[in-house]
Amino acid sequence: MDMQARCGLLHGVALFQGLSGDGLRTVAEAAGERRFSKEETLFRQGEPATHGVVLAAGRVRLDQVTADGRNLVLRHFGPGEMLAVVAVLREIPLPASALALDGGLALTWSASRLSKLIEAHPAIARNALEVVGGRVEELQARLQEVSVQRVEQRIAAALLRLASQSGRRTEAGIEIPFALSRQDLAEMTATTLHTVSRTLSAWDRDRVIDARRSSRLIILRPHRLAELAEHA
Amino acid sequence: MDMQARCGLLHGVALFQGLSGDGLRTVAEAAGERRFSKEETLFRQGEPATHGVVLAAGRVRLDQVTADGRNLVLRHFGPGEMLAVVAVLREIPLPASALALDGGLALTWSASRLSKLIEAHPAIARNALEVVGGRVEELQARLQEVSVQRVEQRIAAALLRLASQSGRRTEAGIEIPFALSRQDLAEMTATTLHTVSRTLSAWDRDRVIDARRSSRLIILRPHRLAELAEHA
DNA sequence: CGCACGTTTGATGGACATCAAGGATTGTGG
DNA sequence: CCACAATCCTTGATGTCCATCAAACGTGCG
Repeated sequence: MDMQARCGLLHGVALFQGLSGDGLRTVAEAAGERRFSKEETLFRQGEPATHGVVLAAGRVRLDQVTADGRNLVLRHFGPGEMLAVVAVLREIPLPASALALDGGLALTWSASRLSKLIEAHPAIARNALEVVGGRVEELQARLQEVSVQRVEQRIAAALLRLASQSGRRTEAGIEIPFALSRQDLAEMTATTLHTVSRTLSAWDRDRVIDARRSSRLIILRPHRLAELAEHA
Repeated sequence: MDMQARCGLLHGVALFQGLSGDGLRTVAEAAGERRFSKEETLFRQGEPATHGVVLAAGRVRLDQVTADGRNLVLRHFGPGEMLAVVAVLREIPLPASALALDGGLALTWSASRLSKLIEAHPAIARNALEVVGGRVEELQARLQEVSVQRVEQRIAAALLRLASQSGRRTEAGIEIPFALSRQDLAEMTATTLHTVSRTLSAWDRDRVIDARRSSRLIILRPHRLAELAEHA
C-alpha cells in the first residue's frame, strides 16, 4: 500500500478526522502494515496490547471468552474502524480476541508511536473519545436488549444491526455478505445455536428471510424483521 | 466551594490528571456549581447534553428507561467521577438519566467551556479516553454476566461491585452505605424484585449477608459471596 | 391509627436451555 | 469423481430457571 493510498484511506477514518494533510501524512508514514487471511487471529485476549489497529480491508470479529469457556461476540469491524487502540493507551492486556472473517489488511501503530502521534495531534485523542463514546452507547443498547428482550427480538435486532453495518442491497433483499453460522448468531445474542436454528427456520418459512444453508443469509422483509425486533 | 477546595478536589480527579497547577486553576475557575438533594434528578434521558459533570460529593445512579417502560440501572457514581462528558462532546442527547441517591454537589462545565478547556489542555481528552475505556470494559463485563450467568451469580456480583465501589468496612462486615431496595438490585441485575428478595432471604438465612429490612445491607462473608458469584 | 410502600413467600406457567439423534453440505483423499 | 469424514444444521423431547400472578406481612410516616 503506497503512501497515497494510505492517506486516502486514513482521510476517511473517524480516528483521524480533522487532521491536516501534513498530519495525515505523518500518521500514514508511521504506520505498519499487516496482511491477514481468513480465519487468522489478529490478536488474542489476555496478550499485552502492543499495537493499535485500523482496518484497511476485510472484516474482523471481536470475541470474548468467558471463565467457563463460552464465547461471546462483542462486535464486528469493517474497513476504517479502529481496534485495540484504547487497550494500547491504557496499557492493559487485550480484553478480547480479534478473528478475521475475510482476508484483509490492517494498518498498525506501536504503543510508543501512537502516543507520540497523539501528542503531536491532540485531535486524535478527541476523535478516539467520540468513537469510544459510540461504542459505550452500543454496549448499553446491547445490555438493555439482553436484559429485557426475548431471544427472538434479540436475534432480529442482531440481524438488522449486521445488515445496517455490512449489508448489501440485492434484488431479493439485503444480503449479509459473509458466512454466518447459527453458532455465531447465538454468541452474538446470548442464546444457543438450537434456538437460533429454530427461529431462523420459522422466519424462513414465513419468507421474512432466506436462510437456506450454503448461501449467505438474505433479509427479504426488513420491515417485518424490525417489527419482530420491537414487538413485546 | 472556594477555589482552593475546587483545585484540591480536581487534583484527584481522573479526568484532570497530569494538569499543571495553572491548568487546574483554569479548569476550577471555569466550573459552575450545582448543589442537589436526595432523590433529585440531575439530568434526564433524551434532553440535550448541555453540561459535563464531575461529582464533588454525593452519590448518583445512572438509569436508562427501555422502550417498554422498564428501568435499567447502568452504573453508580461517587465523588470524583465524571458524567455526561462524552454526550456533551459528541453533541448527542443524554442516553440516560442521573438520579441523586444522597444530597451532594457537582461541578459542571458547559459544552463550549469544556471544548475550550480540552483544546487548551489536550491531556483532558486523553484522560477522558482512559476513563471511558474503563467504562467500556465494565459494560463488556456486565454484558457477559447477563449473557451467560444465572441470576444468583449476577446478584452476588452486583453486591460485590457495590461493595468495592462504595462499601464501608465495619466490624460485622462490609456495609453498603445507602438505601438499596430490592427493586434497585433487580434493575441492576436484569431480574425482578421477587427473585432478588428470595435470593437475599436465603443468603440472610445462611448468614452470608445481613439484609434485614430497615437497615443498610451488610456483607458478612464476602469470600462466600465471591464464590457464589463465580461458581456455575 | 391507618394508609402507603416495600417486602416476603407460595403457586403456576412459560421461555428457553439442554439432551438426543438424525439429516444436509462441504471438503478431502483415494 | 466418488466415498467418507467432518461440520454444521434441524427437529423433537424433556427439564429447569425464573418471571408472573397472587396475597399477605412488616415498617414507617402522616
